[in-house]
Amino acid sequence: MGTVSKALSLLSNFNQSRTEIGLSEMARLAGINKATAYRLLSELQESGFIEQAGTDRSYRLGAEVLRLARLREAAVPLTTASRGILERLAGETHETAHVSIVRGMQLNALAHVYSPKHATRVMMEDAETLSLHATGSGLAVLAFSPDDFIDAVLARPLTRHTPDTVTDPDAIRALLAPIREAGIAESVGGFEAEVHSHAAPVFNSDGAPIGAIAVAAPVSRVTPDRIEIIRRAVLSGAIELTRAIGGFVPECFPQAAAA
Amino acid sequence: MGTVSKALSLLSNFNQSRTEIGLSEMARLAGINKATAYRLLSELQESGFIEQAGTDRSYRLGAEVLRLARLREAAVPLTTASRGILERLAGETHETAHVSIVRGMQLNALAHVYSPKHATRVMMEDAETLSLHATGSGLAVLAFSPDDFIDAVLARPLTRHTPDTVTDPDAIRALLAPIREAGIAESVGGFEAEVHSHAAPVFNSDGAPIGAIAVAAPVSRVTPDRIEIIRRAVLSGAIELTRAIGGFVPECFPQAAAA
DNA sequence: ACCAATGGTTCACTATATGAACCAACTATA
DNA sequence: TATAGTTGGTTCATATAGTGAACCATTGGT
Repeated sequence: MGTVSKALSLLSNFNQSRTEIGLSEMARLAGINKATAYRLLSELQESGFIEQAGTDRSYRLGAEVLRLARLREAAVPLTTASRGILERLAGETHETAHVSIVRGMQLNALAHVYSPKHATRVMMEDAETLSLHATGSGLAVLAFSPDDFIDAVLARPLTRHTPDTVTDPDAIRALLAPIREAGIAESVGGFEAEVHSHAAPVFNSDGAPIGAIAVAAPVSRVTPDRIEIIRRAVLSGAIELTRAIGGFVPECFPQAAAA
Repeated sequence: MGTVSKALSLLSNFNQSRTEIGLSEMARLAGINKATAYRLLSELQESGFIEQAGTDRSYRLGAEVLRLARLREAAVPLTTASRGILERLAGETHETAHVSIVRGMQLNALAHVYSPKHATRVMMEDAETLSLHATGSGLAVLAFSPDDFIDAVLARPLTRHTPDTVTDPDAIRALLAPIREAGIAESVGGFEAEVHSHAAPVFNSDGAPIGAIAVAAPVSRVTPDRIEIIRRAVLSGAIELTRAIGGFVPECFPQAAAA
């Protein structure tokens, strides 16, 4: 493994519940020698990607990632474009709307908007990692991905997040054809119990899916009349977001709303 | 130079007007061999920090920086905390309010809010690089920095951004004592002509300045009565932002507004 | 048609990275 | 209070990865 990849993989150890990590713990998490971890962390620190904090000198992400995020957004205004569309979806459906982005063989939650209508809502977490096989968003992405990507994803161990999570590769493959037909993926309790989500893929300028936009609701609120509202909102949201970022909706995608 | 630092320095070549860079151009900008650039870029790409775009296969920042920015924000909610305070400042002063963060020996613009009150306003750019010696924000940071940091900054070539930019190290040092007294730095046309800015430092939990909050206005609008409003707003904004991020205002800082 | 640029690749040679062992300081436990 | 175990951090003989001149196919400009 290249040195650069090794250093950057250290950054993957941070998450919402682990925003600060000490040197020894980082070495353990990364499976490398403490001296090696120290040197890699020092270079990341010199470059502004991490900094040391607190009296115990633990490490956390540095401000440089904020700057690069802004420059990334200047190139591909995904977060900016998502904000308005998610607000519209949350408004129309009265449920949680969110966007996630493919990263390797998983999804990363990018943005979410809650509806203020209900006291209970499906909660999202910034930068949360979602499964491709176990979420509506993931299935939406897989349905429009090349076969070799689908094969690679399904060849890996598939986590059973809930008793309802489908983990049989053939059963997952069978789910994909109807999703291609409808443009919409549904997942009921696949990632979190009692959560029913609808998702549609977002495409890049090559017509490849780069993520998905979704509405997630408690199962009890997803009645037949509401489903139709959610599907229409998600489908138009996906097309709108694809176009907002200069993406291209492939011809195989069923377009329920034209621009 | 370490390999990791070299790779990460490639990311510094992206800016608001250069969001996509080809392989050969990146090698030239970085002063390294094209084969080396290719290998480093490949590792950055595998890690999600950059991606290739368009028919010419040029590189741009990848989505991973968005995810890390969110995790950084979870650890140090600087952008989130800044938003409300900047809106208040822009509302009270009817001018552009902004926050910037120290990165090495320069400042990076983090967030800004425009006032809708005037047809003309001081424009800011996301992730813009500002000078420590030539901006109100920079001087605010320097005034409360350790002597060795001040010496290191002033030992480097100081860019004359406008005819009004002060570039004599001794003259700049002389500016710092009154700033320490008042807690506020002013800069008139030091970085951009016709722009008058007031800034105050933002501190971390060790009481060290990590950036500054500022109000920038066209010189013609900064009348004596408005100056007082701006100074008070900037000072209270700096203290509020310091506290919002768990920072500590050092005792040497003149506190115009207590929490 | 020719030239210059691009993105991308190869491999003998060179530079950097590694990690076992060590240190001082701190914390937990008996 | 003494001991053991943990922390962040460091060293340097050894091992591994990185380098870049030269090359390739393709594309674009003249």
